[in-house]
Amino acid sequence: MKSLEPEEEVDDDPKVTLEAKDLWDQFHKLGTEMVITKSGRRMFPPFKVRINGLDKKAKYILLMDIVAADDCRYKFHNSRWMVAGKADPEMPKRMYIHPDSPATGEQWMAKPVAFHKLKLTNNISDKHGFTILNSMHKYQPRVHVILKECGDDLSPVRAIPVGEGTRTFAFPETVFTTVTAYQNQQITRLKIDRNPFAKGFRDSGRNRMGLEALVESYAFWRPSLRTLTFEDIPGMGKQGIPGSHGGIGTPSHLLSTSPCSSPFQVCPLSPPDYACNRPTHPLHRYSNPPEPFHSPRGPSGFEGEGFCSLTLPAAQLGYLSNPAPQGYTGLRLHTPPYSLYGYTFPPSPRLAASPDKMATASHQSPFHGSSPSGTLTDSVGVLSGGQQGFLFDSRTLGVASSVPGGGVSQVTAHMG
Amino acid sequence: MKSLEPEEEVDDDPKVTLEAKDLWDQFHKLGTEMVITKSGRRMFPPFKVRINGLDKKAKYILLMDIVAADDCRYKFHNSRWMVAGKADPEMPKRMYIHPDSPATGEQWMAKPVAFHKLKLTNNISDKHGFTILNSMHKYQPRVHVILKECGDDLSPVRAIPVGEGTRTFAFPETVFTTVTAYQNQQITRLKIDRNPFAKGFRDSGRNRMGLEALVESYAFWRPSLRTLTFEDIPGMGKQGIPGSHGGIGTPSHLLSTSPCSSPFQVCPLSPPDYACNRPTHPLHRYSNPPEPFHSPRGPSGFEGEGFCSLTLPAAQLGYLSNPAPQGYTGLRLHTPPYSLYGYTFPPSPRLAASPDKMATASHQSPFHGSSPSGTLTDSVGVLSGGQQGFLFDSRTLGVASSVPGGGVSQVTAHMG
DNA sequence: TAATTTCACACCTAGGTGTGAAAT
DNA sequence: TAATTTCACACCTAGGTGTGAAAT
Repeated sequence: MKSLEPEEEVDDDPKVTLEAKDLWDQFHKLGTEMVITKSGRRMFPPFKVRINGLDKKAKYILLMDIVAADDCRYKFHNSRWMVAGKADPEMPKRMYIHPDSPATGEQWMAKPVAFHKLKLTNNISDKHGFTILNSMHKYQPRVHVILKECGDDLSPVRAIPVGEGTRTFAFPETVFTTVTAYQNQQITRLKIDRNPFAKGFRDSGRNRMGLEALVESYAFWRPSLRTLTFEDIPGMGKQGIPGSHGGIGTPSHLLSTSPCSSPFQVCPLSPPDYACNRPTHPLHRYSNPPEPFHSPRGPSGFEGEGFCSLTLPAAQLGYLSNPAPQGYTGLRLHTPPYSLYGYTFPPSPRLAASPDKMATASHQSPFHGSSPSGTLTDSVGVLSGGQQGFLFDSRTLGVASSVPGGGVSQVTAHMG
Repeated sequence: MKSLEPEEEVDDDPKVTLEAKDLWDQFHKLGTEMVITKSGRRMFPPFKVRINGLDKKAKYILLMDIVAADDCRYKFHNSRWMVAGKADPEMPKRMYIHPDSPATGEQWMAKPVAFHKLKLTNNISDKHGFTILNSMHKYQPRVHVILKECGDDLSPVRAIPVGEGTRTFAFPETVFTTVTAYQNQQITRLKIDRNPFAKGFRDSGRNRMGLEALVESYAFWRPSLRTLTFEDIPGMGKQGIPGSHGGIGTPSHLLSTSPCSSPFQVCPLSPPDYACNRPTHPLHRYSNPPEPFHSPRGPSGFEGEGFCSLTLPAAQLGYLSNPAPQGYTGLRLHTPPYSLYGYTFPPSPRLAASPDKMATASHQSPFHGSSPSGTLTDSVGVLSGGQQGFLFDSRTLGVASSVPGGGVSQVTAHMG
């Protein structure tokens, strides 16, 4: 009885690893920036994961979303990212469901799963289904592996169950700051060097580095007298400055000394009360492995204020030294419920200062127009394989075909 | 009781119309050719349909397949398509499922449904999921609208029911002959003129037409002494030659006088026993409208021989004069059961003459390698909308997110 | 042989890059 | 003002065309 509880998935223990981790690390060391545009922009590097440990025969849905990494707004000043205030109101959250969903564990495990078609935008009235983000904010991409038990008590109109059967993975090296134009020239250089679509901007000489870029490169050697921006953060109380490790691979020059922690920080694998974190509730309960450490809830007086916090469970802090890229991130979230496509939301103060944007946002009622994909709440569907949608055996589909020899073959069902 | 039988779908009466019918007609008049290549080739014009009459709330799967239009092999000789013998063995049949499947009727009806990503190939060991066809054969594209009643007695491992809930549509003006290189120069010209990807071959002068093409254009004026190729067809008995109408738009110069009927033929909208057809069994029972005429079964002695036959119900014969493009085609089929991706099949005589092809075919066991999409027999899935996979409200998905204010919002279900 | 198929190719469409001036 | 955002643009990748010589 005990070992046969319905929640137990014997052959279902997903492991997710990040592809191109080396490249992500290169960006991460510099402080990854992602351009967001009105018309939508892909991420670079592309977010791609490899999955193992799935039940071959079970069906899974793979989702990606991008959540705020903290509660801050940033600016790039004096070759450094600094906190520029409290975060703007959250954009309506959108989940990007991998177009192959749902598929069997075997199918997901066969090759790396790419989410490269996800596009980022700052257009609050986007109608393409792109992921809407605030510029100059820090975000964490995540991937969700959701077991789809169709035919159980899951009806087409019921939600997919939470908890067991839903696993979430986040890789700290994929955290990025949104920009409308690159701030750090080293990021620009790395993007140009590694993104095939930017090949046109590559120097053939390749060694060119202007004085400015050189200065920026070594900016972290210059002792900065004032690196705190507490003044910019209403209600911000002083906190301890995280220790600087300065080891190889540690982007110490990018360490903001504000209480906003960042994935760039490498905290020692020691007690959970290290300085860079404020206690927070983990977003997900992880069925496996067990949550590495549990953060108690912080003082309620801080809630809703301009604090930035990020919980980094010990399990994921070894990514710089440990090649195992699997991360279990508990992020402090401040997201309203994810919205339907076109969900309305209160305008941010920044938008209020931009009459044009406001006009655009209010004119376009999100529930007008033809957005046929906006109301799908069920998730029964079909794997689209490659360029073709998918192949079906007509015996499975039950599409009848007659045979030249005579008889009409109408096989209504077949299963091995 | 009578009017509430479970088979009756009160709000479910699909009407499917062909997009760009004018363009299809232009090609059809000349005798549409489609290039097939090893690496896969799209169709032009693109196969695109508009759908009406679906139950807004019900879920449907849209499929496309391409079936042999007759039992003949063709050759293009003296500016005419002629029967060159009995058809080669059928290629393994593949269904192209529209990548948005399944989706609600509302979603399918919102905009034309394009199948442009379907690719044609003559590569019998194709691993991309392309549709494999024999060159120099005549084919009919079809679209299937399949009602997906998930949550009913349909379990994830059961086949989709045949009959009520499955509707098939075929447009005779989309029939085409496969080629590896265009035969009719007028077809080449029309492709170049209308396909944006062939713009590089357009004459700016636009009026250039060589003597050869001119001759070909008017080839049908030349009385041909011998247009029959009965000798090429084993066991072929003489049949009546269909009356030539010679009206505008009637491609009389392409009318093969062989018993192989062709959609090019325009038969008078009169009795069902017009000359160009041999009786055949219709492939599908159409729930609506009722099958316009029922063909009795032909003499069994003819079955399996090299005859070409095509049933064209009266309802679809008006397409040249009647703008209503909806066709209900009953095709005589001679297809083995549709195969799984990579299904093995006996080599054709033509292949046997090509050692290379045989080697390729036999080396690559279709069930080896990573073809994760090859074993999907269930069809629960997700609509992929636009460039993004799809948007989900996390409340629907049940992916938990915590809120900055404090509480964890875990809405497990919501339906309007 | 004559018909058919293959292949590298030039020339397109479609769309993903950062640029740098202009607008906000 | 100074910071940020927008836009047309050149320059790429990716891939869909028919061509015409070569191979089959």
